Amino acid sequence: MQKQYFSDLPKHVKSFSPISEPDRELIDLAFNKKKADERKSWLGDFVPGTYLDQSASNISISDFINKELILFSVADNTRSIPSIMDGLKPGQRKVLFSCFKRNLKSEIKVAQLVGYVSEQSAYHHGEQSLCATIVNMAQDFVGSNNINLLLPIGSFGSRLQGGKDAASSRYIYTNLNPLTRLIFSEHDDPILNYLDEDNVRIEPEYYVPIIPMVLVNGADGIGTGWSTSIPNFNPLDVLKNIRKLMQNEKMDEMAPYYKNFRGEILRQSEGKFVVNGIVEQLDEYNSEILELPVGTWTQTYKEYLENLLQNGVIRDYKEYHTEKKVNFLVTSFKKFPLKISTTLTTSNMVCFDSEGKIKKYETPLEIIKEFYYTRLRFYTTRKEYRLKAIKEELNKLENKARFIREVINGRLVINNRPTDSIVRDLESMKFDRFDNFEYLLGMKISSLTKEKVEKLNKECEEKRTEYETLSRKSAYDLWSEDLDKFEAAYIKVFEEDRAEYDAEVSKKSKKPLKKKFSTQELAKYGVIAESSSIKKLDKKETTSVQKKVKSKTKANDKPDKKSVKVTKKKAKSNEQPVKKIKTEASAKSFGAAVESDSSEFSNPGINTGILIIKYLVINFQNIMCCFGVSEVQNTRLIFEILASWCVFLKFCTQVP
DNA sequence: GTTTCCGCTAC
DNA sequence: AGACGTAGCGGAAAC
Repeated sequence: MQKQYFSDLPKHVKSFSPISEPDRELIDLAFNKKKADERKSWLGDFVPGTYLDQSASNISISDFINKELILFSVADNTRSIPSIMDGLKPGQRKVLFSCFKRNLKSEIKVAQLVGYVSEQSAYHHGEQSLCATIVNMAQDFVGSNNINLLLPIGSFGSRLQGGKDAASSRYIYTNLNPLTRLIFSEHDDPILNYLDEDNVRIEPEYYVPIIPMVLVNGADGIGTGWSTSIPNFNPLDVLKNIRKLMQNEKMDEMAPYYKNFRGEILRQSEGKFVVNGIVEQLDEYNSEILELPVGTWTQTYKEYLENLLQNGVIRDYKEYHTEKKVNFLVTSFKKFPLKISTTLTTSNMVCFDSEGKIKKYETPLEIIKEFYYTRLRFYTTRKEYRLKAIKEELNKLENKARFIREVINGRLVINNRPTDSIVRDLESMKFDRFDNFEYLLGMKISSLTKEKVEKLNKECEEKRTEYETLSRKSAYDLWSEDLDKFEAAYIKVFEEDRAEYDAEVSKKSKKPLKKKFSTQELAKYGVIAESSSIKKLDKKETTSVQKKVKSKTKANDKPDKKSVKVTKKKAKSNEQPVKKIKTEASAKSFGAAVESDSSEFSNPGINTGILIIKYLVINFQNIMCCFGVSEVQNTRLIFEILASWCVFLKFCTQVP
């Protein structure tokens, strides 16, 4: 399809109408970094089903922005922001759907799962993204998931580097977490609203887990106009509040919670929490760091300590941590307050609600409430669906039982009679037809034995009981059963996991003897003679020391293993900016990108195209700089560059 | 007070 | 194959 599209490129190359004054404001609305809130309302007014007329050869800027660019922005949000019902983004949902569809029971290589997912769930994007999504869903180190829906079998990354240390998808395996099906119940599978892609049933609009998973594992996402940031909460807290709602009681306030985190999370103010690590002061000079705040990775903290060391703020530090355990020993010249706390906020919790509308939630309790009512309705639907299904099964069984009775007592004769005649008898005896009576006539002859007859009667009885039992249960009863079952399993897994962590943490590491400095040593380091000058390195000095360190590192050109993280520094405004276009990298990535694209747009290449346009607009000044133009006055030029993108595509398709 | 960085799905 | 660079938003850290 794409080949065909590009072979007829002249037909698809459009030119922009001359730019008008209102257009300038629209361009600003679309691209200005400071106008996220304006973009929120711009997107809010979007009418689904709006498309750019593809037959027109001339496109006005306003049509382009309001009918084409907005489609990209909407898609950007849907893929980046989760649903309040299952806490999943479409990519993650496709992964889960595919695992369920495959009835994943034994471990599978991540790279292989990626292939399966893109095939089964119409995933139209790059494999790298999907790999990262799967790895993310399976991570279980402190600060990642509270309940990882997939299992990490192999190196899925650790808190050393915040998961960036994961191995390649070729080397690692995954499987469904046994808890996953307890949360995403099989009984709900038939009542979900499945989406359709080219007449193939793919993942549902959203799953309906038994607790709001968006709070359990949190979420982070960046879209257009909107972004979201939801911290993790304790599944047991969430569960308890769901029960409270069922009892019509007031819910308890909740603070964020991270599995196996040993520090503390305290409410500082409305929607703001302080996250503290653990430092133990061993003696005047030595302190031991036993835990870092959530999201502060061990490697990052090491670099922070290294900086302090280089700047002469601390004397030494030693590391005894493992993948799971944080453990630094810091030796300072004096009591030095180590930075060991961060904050978490609940001020930007954005989700799509059950109606598919993007919405900001102020508190976790508001999220639970909204989840609750929709989920409750799904339990009612589940009950109705299940009753109907049991009734059908029972009906079939009863037909079979009656059929056998009639054969045995001779009122229905089968032996040596033509089928048509038997079928007429069956009709007059009012048997249900289902599959043209094959379910009756196709029964084994052994069904007529005493044992089988008794067994069939028993099955009928069981079905009747099942029907009766279920019809007496309320939606609340069904939900409670699910919650109880999950809670028991979760606590068991949780305790095992915690025991493993405790064992790891309490394992004695070979610590050096606590070191006390002799007077001579202190004098040697200048602590005694000039203690005041050391303990208060003022800002100026710190900076100069830092500079020194940096230049030294550069001069050596041989950074040792404990090298200081050299922060990227853009040229300052007073210096002549060194503007550079990474032409090769960009062209390469763009060239590759036009090959694939998602089908949610009217034309192939739109997703990529919009990204390129954004890139061009944002970096416009840079590009012109290469041609010796220092500043561009005419915004229209931007869109002429866009036109050259089309020429570029044409060029690509002409390469033999 | 301003700039940079982080997190994440996509290219 | 791996390393790198881009968009987009909000908030914290760094300058």
